Amino acid sequence: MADSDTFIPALHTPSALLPIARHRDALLYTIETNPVTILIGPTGSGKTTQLPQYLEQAGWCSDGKIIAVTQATATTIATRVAAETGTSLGQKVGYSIRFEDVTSAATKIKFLTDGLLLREALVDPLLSRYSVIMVDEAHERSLSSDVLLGILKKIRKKRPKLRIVVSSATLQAEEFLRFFAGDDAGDDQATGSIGRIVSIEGRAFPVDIHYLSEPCEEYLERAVQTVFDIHASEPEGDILIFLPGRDDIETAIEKIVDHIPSLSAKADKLLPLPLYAGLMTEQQLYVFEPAPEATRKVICATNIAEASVTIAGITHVIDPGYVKLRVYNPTTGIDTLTPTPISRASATQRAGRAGRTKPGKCYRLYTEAAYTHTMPETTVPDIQRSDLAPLVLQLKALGIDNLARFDFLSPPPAELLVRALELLYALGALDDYAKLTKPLGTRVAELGIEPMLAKALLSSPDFGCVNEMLSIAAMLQASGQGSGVWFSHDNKTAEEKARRFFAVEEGDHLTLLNVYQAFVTKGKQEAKWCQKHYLNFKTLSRAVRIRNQLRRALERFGIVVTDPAADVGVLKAGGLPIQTRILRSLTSGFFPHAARMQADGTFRAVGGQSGKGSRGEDGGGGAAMVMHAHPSSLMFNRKAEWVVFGEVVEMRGKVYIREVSRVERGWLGELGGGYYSIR
DNA sequence: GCCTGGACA
Repeated sequence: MADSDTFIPALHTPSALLPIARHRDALLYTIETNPVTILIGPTGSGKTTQLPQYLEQAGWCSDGKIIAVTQATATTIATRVAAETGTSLGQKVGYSIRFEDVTSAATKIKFLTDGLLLREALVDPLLSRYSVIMVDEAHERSLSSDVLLGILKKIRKKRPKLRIVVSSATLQAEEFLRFFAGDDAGDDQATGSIGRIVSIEGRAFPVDIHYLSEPCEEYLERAVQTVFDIHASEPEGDILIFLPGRDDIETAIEKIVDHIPSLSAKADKLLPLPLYAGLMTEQQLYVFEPAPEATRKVICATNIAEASVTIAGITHVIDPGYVKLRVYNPTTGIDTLTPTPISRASATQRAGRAGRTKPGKCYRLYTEAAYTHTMPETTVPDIQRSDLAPLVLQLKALGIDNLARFDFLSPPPAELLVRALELLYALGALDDYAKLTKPLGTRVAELGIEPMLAKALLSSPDFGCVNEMLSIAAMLQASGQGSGVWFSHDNKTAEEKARRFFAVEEGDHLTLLNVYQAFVTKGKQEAKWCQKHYLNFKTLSRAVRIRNQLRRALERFGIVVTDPAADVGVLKAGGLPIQTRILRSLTSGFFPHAARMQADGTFRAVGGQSGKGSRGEDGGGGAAMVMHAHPSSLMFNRKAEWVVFGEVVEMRGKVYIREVSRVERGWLGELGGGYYSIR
């Protein structure tokens, strides 16, 4: 990802001058003679853009096979490589991402996301179209790239001619090689014959690292002070501060603004700017614009600036040493989002951001002793701290039934796998032998949305609300990852008013449906209308596309999707109101996420049995966790009794539920498939 | 009284 340089075409170097050019022949020889090549190539080495071209020139596509490169920014890289080869995009060089397949019969080099390549393995288990598969930035250890490596290791045994290239940071290269080599009973001798590690130099400038001599308690205060110290004594060049989240960013900016009047009138100006995923696009673009004359930019960013987004002109990095990490607790089923000390690998990556255009400096707001002795070498990979239900589904769909024997790069804790299996069993997606049920389990896997939501959607024909559930599912899938349905705004009252405009008494799901229907009807699919209502145009457009994809999937399953029913609120002849039918359909998927409101307005989870004997209605006798409706939920300071919810997140010691809707107590027993003993 | 970051026929 670091190679993408998305917003700074001026930095592109003629390809012949890139460091990798020197290694061309050696690299091709290594790949020719080794099934697996681990490529250590830092930012700016040209590995992602050049290596696929070398391979193509060397004849790796001559027998009709093609080269795959998995990359998070497939679009950008493909565009650049197509330009370099002087061909138009989708011809020799193409890309494939979720909603766009820009490839053709002529395509020889295909950039795609690792998730998509995994999807292809469902249809073509040996990925036989490809002669070389390059897994780029594998050290980032995303769920899907970890699974992909496991699958590739299996495939390699059946396809000796396949070549695998794994690009990695220095720290993890040995681990990747050991993984591919360590076959039967950890045979270290095999390492040499399976693969090689090749290292190419980057194009980065040196970065001076400064540590604190004493640990500091107020990193925010200290970061702001450091900004002004730099500004007073260092030559021109922009500053990048890594902060854990949005509120820290906003506070930091306020503090900087407060201090600005203390600068002398003759001094250069300071321009603090925020950068995080939830910002509106236009606001995000400010950080890429050159600062005005005699002004120094101070970019206060989340981890988005560590690898995903590159900003030109940064010469000073301030690193307080924290990141917000999502960790799933398999015992409680709760995700926690906590500021956590970063790893040394992460610290190195952050420092490197100061040396992209000229020599730079990095100020670490921790001691060298902390760096050496207390910070972990690498971050715990996703696979060891996530809800694994989606992963289990995917592996089962690929025919890997014995998860205990699957070759994981880093095996997940058993509790995580057990929890995932229990949930999928409760939903009816797995049978007593932990095999995918037919048709439900295979369909849940194929939909590729989170399992509870998939179950709710697949149940919707029984309740006569397929159309509505399609829209709700699309809205839920489209939001998240920083891009919410609504924008948060400085003007809180206006924001609240905008939310209330679409509010539906029954809860967040019907409210989302309401927003979706308003967006697509009355010809309102436009940015202006969204702006007026504080809605995120990008998220809603995405929802429309996701809905189409889901609808096509349902049609493949033979589920009839009729034309959208009339407005919400219309009674179906002789049946229940549409709202009730939707809520019942939701309950049939989200029953494991049920809660009851207490007199004080907080919620308690309703304990399910999940194979361990039935529990009562209020959490099985134990002290149930106190949960709060998330402030973004409609149920925040509203009355309800029984509810289902989408997710639970713990932040700052408080547990929040999001996407909350009212249900009836009896439905949990009726639709919960025996999960609850309540009637 | 609020969500780190990616992504899926």
